[in-house]
Amino acid sequence: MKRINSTEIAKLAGVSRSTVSRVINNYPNVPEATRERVMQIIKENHYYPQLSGKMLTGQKSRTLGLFWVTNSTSIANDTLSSRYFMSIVDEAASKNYLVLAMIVRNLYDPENIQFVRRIFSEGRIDAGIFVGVDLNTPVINDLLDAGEILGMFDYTDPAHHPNLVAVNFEKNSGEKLIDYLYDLGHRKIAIINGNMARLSCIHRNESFLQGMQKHGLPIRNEWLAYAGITKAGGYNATKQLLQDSAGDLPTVICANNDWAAYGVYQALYEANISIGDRISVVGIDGHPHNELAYPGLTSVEFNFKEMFTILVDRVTDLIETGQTGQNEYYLDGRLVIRNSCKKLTELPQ
Amino acid sequence: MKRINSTEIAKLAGVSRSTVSRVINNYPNVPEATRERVMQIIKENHYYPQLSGKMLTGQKSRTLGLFWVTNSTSIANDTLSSRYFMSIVDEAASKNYLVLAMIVRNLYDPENIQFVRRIFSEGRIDAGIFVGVDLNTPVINDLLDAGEILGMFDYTDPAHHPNLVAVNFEKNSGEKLIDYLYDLGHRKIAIINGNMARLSCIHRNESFLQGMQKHGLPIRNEWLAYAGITKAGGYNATKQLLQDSAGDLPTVICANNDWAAYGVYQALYEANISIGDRISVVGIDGHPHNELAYPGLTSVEFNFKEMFTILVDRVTDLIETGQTGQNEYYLDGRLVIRNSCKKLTELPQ
DNA sequence: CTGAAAGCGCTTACAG
DNA sequence: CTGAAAGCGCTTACAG
Repeated sequence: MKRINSTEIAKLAGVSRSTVSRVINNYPNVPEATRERVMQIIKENHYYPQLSGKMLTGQKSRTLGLFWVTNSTSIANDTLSSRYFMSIVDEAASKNYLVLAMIVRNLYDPENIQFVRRIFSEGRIDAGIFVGVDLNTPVINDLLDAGEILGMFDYTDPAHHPNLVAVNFEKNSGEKLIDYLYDLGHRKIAIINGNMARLSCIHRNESFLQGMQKHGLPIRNEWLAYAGITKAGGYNATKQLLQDSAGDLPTVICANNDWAAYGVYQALYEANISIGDRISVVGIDGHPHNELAYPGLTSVEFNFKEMFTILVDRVTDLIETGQTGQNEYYLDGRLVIRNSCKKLTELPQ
Repeated sequence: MKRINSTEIAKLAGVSRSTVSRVINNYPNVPEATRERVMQIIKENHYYPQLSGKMLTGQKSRTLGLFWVTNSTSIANDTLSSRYFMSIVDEAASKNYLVLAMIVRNLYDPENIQFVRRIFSEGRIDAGIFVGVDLNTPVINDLLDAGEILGMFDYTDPAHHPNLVAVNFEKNSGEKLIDYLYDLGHRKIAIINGNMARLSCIHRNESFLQGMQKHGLPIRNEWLAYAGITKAGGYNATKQLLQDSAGDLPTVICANNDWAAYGVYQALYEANISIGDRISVVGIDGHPHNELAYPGLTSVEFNFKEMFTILVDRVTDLIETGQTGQNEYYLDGRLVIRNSCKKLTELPQ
């Protein structure tokens, strides 16, 4: 496809390429009459400067790379944050940025790493937004060391690279839930952790344990499980848990995340244990399905749209000003009470 | 960010830039020893040629623009096809293409049109994939006339532009459903159409009517509604329909699409009409929720992943070879029977 | 087999 | 106010 270029526009408008460029880039030193004449020709010919030409003169691509790290084959069904894809594209658009969307299966695999580095090095993007990254992933540090600008969702950087910004979940969601459950009279509390390579999962776990300690509740080994952030993980962990503690079941199972909580639901259904009545369940995240589930899932819920909006805004700040006010944000969650937890009228033991 | 360029690589390897370029682009006329030495330097320095430089010499960007046309604010919840976003990115990646994802609210709005034209003209993308476009949208023709390569989902081009490829739904889904319902004994059939500006909706409507005619069933005005492809549309249409035909309700409501069918469900719930038992419901599309709905929704279902895979493949064919075997594909749907339709033991009237 | 040179489409000092 | 020229990072005939 041969496209019209600035030389032809210049010819048509009877000016030089310099002037065409000045008009396009809104330089002040162009008389109104000239500007209008040139603009007219530009409009008529649907002329937009080629990005490659502009970039070679040092302009930015105004493109954000969105790296979705997941080994799932169906992003729409399996990662909650993918539902907020549109928030990212919309917020970027409002700042006049485009989004190059990529899926990365394994950030430890050499080919995948090379792919990511290539995208940055080719100059396709001004910054990268990463979702689903384990803590201390080497390529992230390499990119930062190479001077790239990175926006991370649920991540912390011990080295405090100045061009990293992270938007994270509050640290104390677990404790919020334990407090609530304690008030309901629960004392026999089981905890299903998520993927402990993720910042949020570590915090949630610590916070659960802290809540237990605060209320003087013992943490029993057979009531402490490690699943993933998937439904299957929660399902398997619960089956194991029910088996291991058959003689002395907990009165509540705290899932580290809503997806795992749905797995807990499934295992309880199958074991014919009434959710809420016999074993209460809680989650964390704020999955849109929480409301539709039966019974509705009590969860500490986050405003993902807001989180991604902040992330995009701070990343574009970094691109444009080289600095951001704050490098790590921790956003508050809100305890949303539904029907998955019942009050214990008589305290066990 | 200052990146290493081919001049520096050339210097480090003791060759000219030409040779560096030959190595990178796998030219045959480079001795193995030279090739290895240069590759070594390239690897060590994580060098990848700048895209802008390459493009200026006529290379392609190897990027597909994905234009999701929707006025919804939540793509993940509201457009079924957005769930298959990952299929597009994955299939593109397998062909070594990237995906620039964009959301377009209104393809008739001058600003939006300008945006779309800019993306193409800037040379950011080699082709555009459009989802959610009304038939005869002017900008689509303009792009085709300008020589752009377009991949359309659910669209037909009367002008048969050679560089358009479309992947569509089969035309006869409506008739399939009517046949099935007729066999169950249904004679009083209501039809809720979707957005009649869309190819699939037109075909489904025609096919419903054809099925009715084939079986000699009358099409009653009060049982024929026009909704959109949203839950709200189906809901409102059903409420109206129940009101207008209170004295003589249909025994089945055919929704043009699954989203609308969920709206039908809601309206029937609210009216305390048992789905299946008193009024059967069918949809078309194959929404993942169909199985989870209560009762499960009988629907003609499509393999969206396959459809998008074909679309991406044909578009990359067009980019690379300038031709595609076929310009419009119509993919078969499969009648999936669940519990939303009951057999009528005694035929009404 | 390999380097010097031209050229892609821009922007931006520079000179006037 | 405006044009000619340099330069960004590549690739590709061209010449040797």
